[in-house]
Amino acid sequence: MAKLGRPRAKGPSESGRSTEEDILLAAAKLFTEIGYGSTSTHRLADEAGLSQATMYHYFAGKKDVLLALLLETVRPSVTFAQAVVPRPEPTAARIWALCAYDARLLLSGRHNVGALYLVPELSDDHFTPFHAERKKLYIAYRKLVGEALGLGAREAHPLASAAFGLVESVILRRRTEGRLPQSTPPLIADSALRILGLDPVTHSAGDALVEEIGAELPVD
Amino acid sequence: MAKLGRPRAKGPSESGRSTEEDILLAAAKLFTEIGYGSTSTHRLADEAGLSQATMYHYFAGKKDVLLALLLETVRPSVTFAQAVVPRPEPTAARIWALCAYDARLLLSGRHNVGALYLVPELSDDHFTPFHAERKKLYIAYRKLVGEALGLGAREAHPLASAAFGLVESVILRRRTEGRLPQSTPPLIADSALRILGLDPVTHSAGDALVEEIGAELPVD
DNA sequence: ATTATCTATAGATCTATAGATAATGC
DNA sequence: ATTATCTATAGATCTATAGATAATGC
Repeated sequence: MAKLGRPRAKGPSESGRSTEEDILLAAAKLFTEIGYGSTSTHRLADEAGLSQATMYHYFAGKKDVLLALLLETVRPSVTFAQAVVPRPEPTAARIWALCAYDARLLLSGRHNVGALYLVPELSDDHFTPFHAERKKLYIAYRKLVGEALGLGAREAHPLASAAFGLVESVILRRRTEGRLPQSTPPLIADSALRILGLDPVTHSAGDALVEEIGAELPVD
Repeated sequence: MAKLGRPRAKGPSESGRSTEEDILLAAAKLFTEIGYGSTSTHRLADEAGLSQATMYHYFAGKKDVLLALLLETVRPSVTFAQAVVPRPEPTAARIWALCAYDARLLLSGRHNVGALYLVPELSDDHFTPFHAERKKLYIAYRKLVGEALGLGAREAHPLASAAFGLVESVILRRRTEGRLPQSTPPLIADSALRILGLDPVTHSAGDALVEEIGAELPVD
């Protein structure tokens, strides 16, 4: 299974990942650590183990790398959210599971990729596919909150938005506090229910639901 | 009261602000709209109505501009926080006031300057003065939460941190949702009390406290 | 022949400094 | 004389493309 094409000058990728994945991983590191705008294509390619020009074989530019990274980052949340909405469990349990899952996801991984949601360059039209995905996620929150409180989408909005914000606040906290304890996701999920005025869900029941839905999801 | 020094090529600042303030306002706009790393010193000076070189008369570089902007942004919160901690009102009311004040501040102003807290470049040692200020703010939250729950700093931490995160989540929300309604700060303050398991405070009482402390603060 | 990579580079910035200049102040 | 600004520019990037090259596949 030797590789096609001219070999890399710096030696082959030892990671076993594809070149595209090498680039995305390098982007996750550099965009979060030194900033999107401050990362040059040269530095990015270098981190991925390639020459600068090679990057253009895979992506039309830095913007495309960021878009691909964002879509990859948000996809698991959207998949989980769309799986949890139609489940038969009590609404509070489903909200708990969604919040805990999302918080855990945002706290996982070597790099704080959620922080890229704040990159100002995302206002560019180029990133509408990402915003569309993220909106699907938010809509799931709003649906569940509306269901729990017996409200329509419009009325549910302020509280759904507060709960969604609470979950995503782990992005800010990870940035300033560094590694957060493993107890954070369930605490965030508990807090979300409190904000909504819902009765608590036991952690064992909530975790069981997270695991059950997680197990059903396609791995990729 | 004519001005000292060579006149600006693009005509005098009509804002009545000092040149330093013109630069900081331009920085608030550009750093939040096109990104810190993507803003060149040329573009920054241009937005402020100056030639690029003139900026170096006031700041040693872009980093210093960002630091000054961050310090200016966080100062009112710290001042309010340190004023609210020793007040005689019930702890829940003081927590409510602090949360509502901070949320309102983060939602005020033309530019979402709170978003700059996420700029990756802040890891640089150059920004320790800012982190020190922000820590004072966090310590006030922790103090009040500890007081309310009868806990020491260590035990209070997870919930204090969650409440602090909830307040700052308006930064993310302003970024994705745009202008948030005026009802957001009191709703955030109510939610913070719920997370902490404290009894609610009436908005009129909470607002009165915010106003009272606000009135005592130095204007600057 | 196809592919993934490379090297080289043109042209466009971008930063930071040197030194000139157009005001006011004394 | 002092000040705030300017113009000009050296040297360092940085982006995107052109074209060469070192593999495998047929």
